[in-house]
Amino acid sequence: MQIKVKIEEWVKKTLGEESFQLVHPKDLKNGDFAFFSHSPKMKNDLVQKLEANKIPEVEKVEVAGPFVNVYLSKEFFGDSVSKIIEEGENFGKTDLFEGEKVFIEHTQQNPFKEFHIGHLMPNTIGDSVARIIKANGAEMRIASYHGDVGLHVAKAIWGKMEKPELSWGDAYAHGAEGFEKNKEEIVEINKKVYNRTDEKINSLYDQGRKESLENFEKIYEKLDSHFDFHFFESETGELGKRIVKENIGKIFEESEGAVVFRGENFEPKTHTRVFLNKEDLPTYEAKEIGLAKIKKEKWPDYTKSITVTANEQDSFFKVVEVAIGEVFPELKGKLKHLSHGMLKLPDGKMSSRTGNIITAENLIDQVKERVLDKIKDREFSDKEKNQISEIIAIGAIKYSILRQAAGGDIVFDFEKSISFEGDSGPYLQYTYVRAKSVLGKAQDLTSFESETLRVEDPNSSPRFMRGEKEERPGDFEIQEVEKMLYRFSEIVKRAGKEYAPHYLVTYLVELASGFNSFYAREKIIDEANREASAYKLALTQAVAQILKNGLHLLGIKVPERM
RNA sequence: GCCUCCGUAGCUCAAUGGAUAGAGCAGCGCUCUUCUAAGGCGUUGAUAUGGGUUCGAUUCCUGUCGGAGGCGCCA
Repeated sequence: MQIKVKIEEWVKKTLGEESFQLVHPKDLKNGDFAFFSHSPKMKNDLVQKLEANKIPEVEKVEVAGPFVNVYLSKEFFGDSVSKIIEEGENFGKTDLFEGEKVFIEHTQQNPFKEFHIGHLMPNTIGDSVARIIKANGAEMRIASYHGDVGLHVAKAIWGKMEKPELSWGDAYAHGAEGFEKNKEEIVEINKKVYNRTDEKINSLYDQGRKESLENFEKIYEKLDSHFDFHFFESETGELGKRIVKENIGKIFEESEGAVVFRGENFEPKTHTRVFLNKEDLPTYEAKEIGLAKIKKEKWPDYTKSITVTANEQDSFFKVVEVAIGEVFPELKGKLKHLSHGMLKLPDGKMSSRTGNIITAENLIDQVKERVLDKIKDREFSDKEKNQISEIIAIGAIKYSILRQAAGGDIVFDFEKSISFEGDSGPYLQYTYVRAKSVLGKAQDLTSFESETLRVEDPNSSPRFMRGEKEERPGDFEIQEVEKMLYRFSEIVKRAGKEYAPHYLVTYLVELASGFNSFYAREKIIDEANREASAYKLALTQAVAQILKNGLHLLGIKVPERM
């Protein structure tokens, strides 16, 4: 059981208080947990009661102004360090979503277009949210939904027919550029893509679609992002259209030649949107209905379906969710739209239509070059250098996306956005590598073999070996780390509850920063004081473990050396 | 015009209605005969604005100003 839950139950049981909010005080000197008490007069009584019924994890309870502060015991910290080491990669997992079956859909990448850096946002965020939800006990299925039909496809095919030497991405840009002047021709191609009556177009289409999807696979592999299902608009369109038609008069209605959903007439109230256009073709809205149906077939008893898209689709999803709930009442309340901001270049929004793009591949390579330059004098093999620089480059990029709350836009400035120092991916990776390096050295020293990582006796901690009042340099840094470590699973829980990876990012930076201060202050391997070293090494191992676990939840790998 | 989201330090971002609003970058000053200096230490610096609710508001309500996105046949 999480210590937070335990403390909550203990306070409730002891005081019979139902409503109080347990928080971590910002300042370490105010203890590990605190709650606000309304009645100043009663506070001393409360403290007496709590003191009298202390659980072993609690050291003391104090009143400070309007707050009651709870201090955890040294045994608790020692135990939690042991627990982290013992549980290893399982440490931090929670049961928040136990029994839930969660569908998550992200990275709706369109074939025939480039995977550019704008697509890194839904991919990085979606992948991390999926990992976090899974760590909170849910069963997950990850899906991607591709727009493999539509005008953009026709534009790309037209571009390719005009200039066969172009790549598909460039062919699309060329087609988009030539659209106004060649509208009829491109619209004609679009129809043929649907009805498959033209041999040449069929073959170009099949080839382009296959090539695109294969390229996506490569980049997903590189990004360590994996999908259980791929859905396509070519399959959701007809299905959605059929379902909409079946419900005309009940849920949908005809209006001005089109079929619409009157969001104003349903709860919660939204607005009208078109589901089938005048030409009787399904719009994006109808396709979502078809997609909902396909998801149900693939995984009939899912309990939640999350769709990650850019925030420009917020109002679209508000309506579509209501419509889907009407069509499939069993899905009501199970749909969740998670929106993220846009990635913009300093000179405006990125668009594959205008060719104003930086591909993800290109960005990774550029960042990788910089990392390679930084490690060129290290004694690693070329192969190792290549692997390390890729891990660091991708870590830096993902970090820059995950560090802030998902809703906000990111103005992407190459120089400023990808950082290797301070609040950055490489900072966390570096801290991990450093910790591992110390642990590696400890193992090499035979004299430490038996003591290494033994923490059965938390009294071996240097901060507990001192006399009662005596201050010792380094105590503060050790406490700072100890007091952060056990909170990891609380953060995982909160990140899961709010679908917000950035809580994890903030936490990991604080932990790393605490560890780095400790590292600078304390000699971890100290042959003159082996007992204390054992505890400090254990602390180091716990930090490394949590950094690794936490970064994994962000979809960021850790190198063993850098 | 209507709807949604946003406004925190020079810049990029945090902050569960709670204690002295945290980081990083940039700036300034230190710190590698010691476990990786992609590090550490110190220092300067912020809640757009007027009301309201509350014991307590960056957070909730409301007015103003400023920004982004969306608003029937694109996705």
